[in-house]
Amino acid sequence: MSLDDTRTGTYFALFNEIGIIDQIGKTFLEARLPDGLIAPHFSVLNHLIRVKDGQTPLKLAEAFQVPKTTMTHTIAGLEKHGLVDIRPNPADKRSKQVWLTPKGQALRDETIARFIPLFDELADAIPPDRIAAILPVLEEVRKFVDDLRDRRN
Amino acid sequence: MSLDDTRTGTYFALFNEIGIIDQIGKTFLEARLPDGLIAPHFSVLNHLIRVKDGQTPLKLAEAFQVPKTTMTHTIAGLEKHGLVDIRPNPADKRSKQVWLTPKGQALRDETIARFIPLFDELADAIPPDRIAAILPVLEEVRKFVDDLRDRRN
DNA sequence: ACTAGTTAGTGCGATATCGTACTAAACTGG
DNA sequence: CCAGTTTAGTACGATATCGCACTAACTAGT
Repeated sequence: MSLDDTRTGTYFALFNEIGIIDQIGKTFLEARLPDGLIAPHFSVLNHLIRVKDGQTPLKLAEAFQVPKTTMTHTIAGLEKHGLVDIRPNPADKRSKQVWLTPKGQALRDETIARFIPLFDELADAIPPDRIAAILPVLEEVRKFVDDLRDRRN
Repeated sequence: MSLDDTRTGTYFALFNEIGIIDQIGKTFLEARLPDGLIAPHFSVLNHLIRVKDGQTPLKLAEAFQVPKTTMTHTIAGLEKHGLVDIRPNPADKRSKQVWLTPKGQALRDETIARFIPLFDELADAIPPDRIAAILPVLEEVRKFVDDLRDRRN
């Protein structure tokens, strides 16, 4: 059977571990967010800071590999909480731009700060350099599936 | 700012890569599933084969770190498609057991088979041994967050 | 064997996710 | 320019996810 094939088993094991870690990670994150905000809200805030703000909703949808309808909804939630401003895109009247508010900036920083105690514990068990060592491989995997997804899927 | 702290940045980068890979992985998986079935359905089927079937819904909810109401819903979907049987648990009248049907077995195998062409390509870019090399670290991370989640979160 | 507390599952309502179909704006080739 | 096509976003309906509250069954301590 296919999973007895070592190669298939290895790749499936990778996606399996990733799925569980992602699920628990979301739980941790949401425990550190105010009521009414969930993981995708934070992810977008964080992305706007890490990359840059003023991006269009479609760009964001692509960055997170979610349908654009989902991103519309997520952004609307952020706006409702005053964490982003949505402004018309001067370069394209069909389009919009998503800008961070100071409140959005602050919330992202506070949320990260709330992770410090957890990372203290994690650092004892698995030091950052061991994580840093596997990050390049994960990045390669991410890029590979990302490219593949654009072509077919 | 906190992300300029290397340690925090490294851990966040890990969860960031994992989030994106998981998202795309789900897309690939759902493209290989029949209409009406989504990633969680497959994950449960696969778990029942990898670990063992006859497990209770609560066990499954814990294994996937989802609320039990969510698992009830997922299992109901599997049953509706004839992929599992839900039977009373003889050892506990409150409880149930989830058993695979031959159809469920077959669907899981077919779905895995549909990944072979993708894995062929992936193997050219990132051979399985490089994945195997990082799996132990991911397992450690998974176990760590899993344990942590049980205590507080 | 009785009460108090815990556990397994479900019903229900709120919100999230996503596919389909639509509108308006932008692009493209002639 | 202008007709056909593509693109950005939204409206809407279907399903998924999840928290809360509830019932029935089990467990502990006495």
